[in-house]
Amino acid sequence: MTDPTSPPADRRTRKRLATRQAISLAADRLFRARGFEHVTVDEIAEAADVGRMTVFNHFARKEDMVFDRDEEGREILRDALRARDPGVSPIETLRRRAHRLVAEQAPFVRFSDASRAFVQTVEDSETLKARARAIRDELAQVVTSALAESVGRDPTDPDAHLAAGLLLATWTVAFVQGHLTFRTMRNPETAEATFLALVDKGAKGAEAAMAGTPYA
Amino acid sequence: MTDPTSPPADRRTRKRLATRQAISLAADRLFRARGFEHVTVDEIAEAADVGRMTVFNHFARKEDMVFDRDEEGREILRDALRARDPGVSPIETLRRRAHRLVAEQAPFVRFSDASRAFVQTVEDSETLKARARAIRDELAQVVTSALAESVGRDPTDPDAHLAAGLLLATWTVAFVQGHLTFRTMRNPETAEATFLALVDKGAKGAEAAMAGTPYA
DNA sequence: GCTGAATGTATACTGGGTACACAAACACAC
DNA sequence: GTGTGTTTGTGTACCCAGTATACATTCAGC
Repeated sequence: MTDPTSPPADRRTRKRLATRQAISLAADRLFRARGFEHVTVDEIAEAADVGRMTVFNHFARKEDMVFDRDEEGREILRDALRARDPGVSPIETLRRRAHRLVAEQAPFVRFSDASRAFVQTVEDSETLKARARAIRDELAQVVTSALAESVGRDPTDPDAHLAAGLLLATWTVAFVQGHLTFRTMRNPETAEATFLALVDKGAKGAEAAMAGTPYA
Repeated sequence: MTDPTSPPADRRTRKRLATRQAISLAADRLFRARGFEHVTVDEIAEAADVGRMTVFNHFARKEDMVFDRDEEGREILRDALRARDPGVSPIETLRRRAHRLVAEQAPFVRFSDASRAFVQTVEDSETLKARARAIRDELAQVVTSALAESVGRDPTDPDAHLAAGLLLATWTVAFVQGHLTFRTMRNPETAEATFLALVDKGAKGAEAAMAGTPYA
């Protein structure tokens, strides 16, 4: 049995992933040390000991070296709604998943010094903030489709768009406020409490907004 | 009495505004004809008969030639909450203002062929969409501060952030869906109805989310 | 080994944005 | 009028992300 997380037997693929990781590690180290905006792609290539074009081979944009796990977030949201209990509303389903993610210490809702540094890196760069906003919009689109599908409506349903917009707004604010709380309190539990309290409030609002629709 | 909208007496200022408008007009014409991404700043400078640096003198970024009225939007939001009737909740106050803006045919919520073309230009450009998202975040910040101030809370109040996030999400979705409706129906009244219906739903949700706080 | 596809790389280019230095136009004083 | 300091316009030179392209290398599969 091969561990699915171990390098694949294929040598070409192994080398490819090694190169990618070398670039990612070099970039991370440089970004942390000097900040995203003050590192050039040439320097990353130099530090990773590859050619400049190789960097763009693995990461289409410089920002992708920071946000290289956004697909996981999309998958979490899709997965949460895929096999939903029909007795529980889609909005409530997502609220419970948020609680479960916190309980499971999932990477995206873990409040630690590492995540604090990550958030700080993003906060310090206009380019990274722009990318974060774009990812947020992509997530909203995913939630819109998943919501509509889970109740058998068309993915262009305006109510699905509104519900997804309200939920994404909620999670974004909860995420940011959770990290602000962690920064001042230095206490993961307090940060989680802030995060979940806001998620619950937002879910309550979304349920009320969607009253009379299948989403609530 | 000098009309405040007429050119100021100061010749220097008059010339400055004339140059700015020449650039803005030239840019608008080129963007509409070929799309934002397929026009270079050099071409705009050429068309406006000014130097390249002069363009950047008036518009810090290329996108600013498209979004040159974002300050008005901020002012509308600040103004709506500034002298609020204490008997009406801040969220309800903003909901009513949205209705009033539609009734007054305010530029930001008017559904016409011109606005349709504008929305299309933005939709076709990743750069412009990124700027639109950034402006949305700036508006959320304005609403956060205005909300907190209108109820005498600190501008860092997490509830204010959540309320503002919910409202901005609502208006964004309503704006987009309103324009989608206009594109298919070619009827401003139907588009306005879509817009206002979503604004009302979102407001209802925001009130529910903020139950027990001064914002609702 | 042969062959074709991935992968890595150098070179050259496009275009937005910045730094800086300088010239012209102008308001305001005298 | 004549200076004088400031605003505005402008050219030059630069930085850096991102693209196109052509070429070399490495590997998998036959």
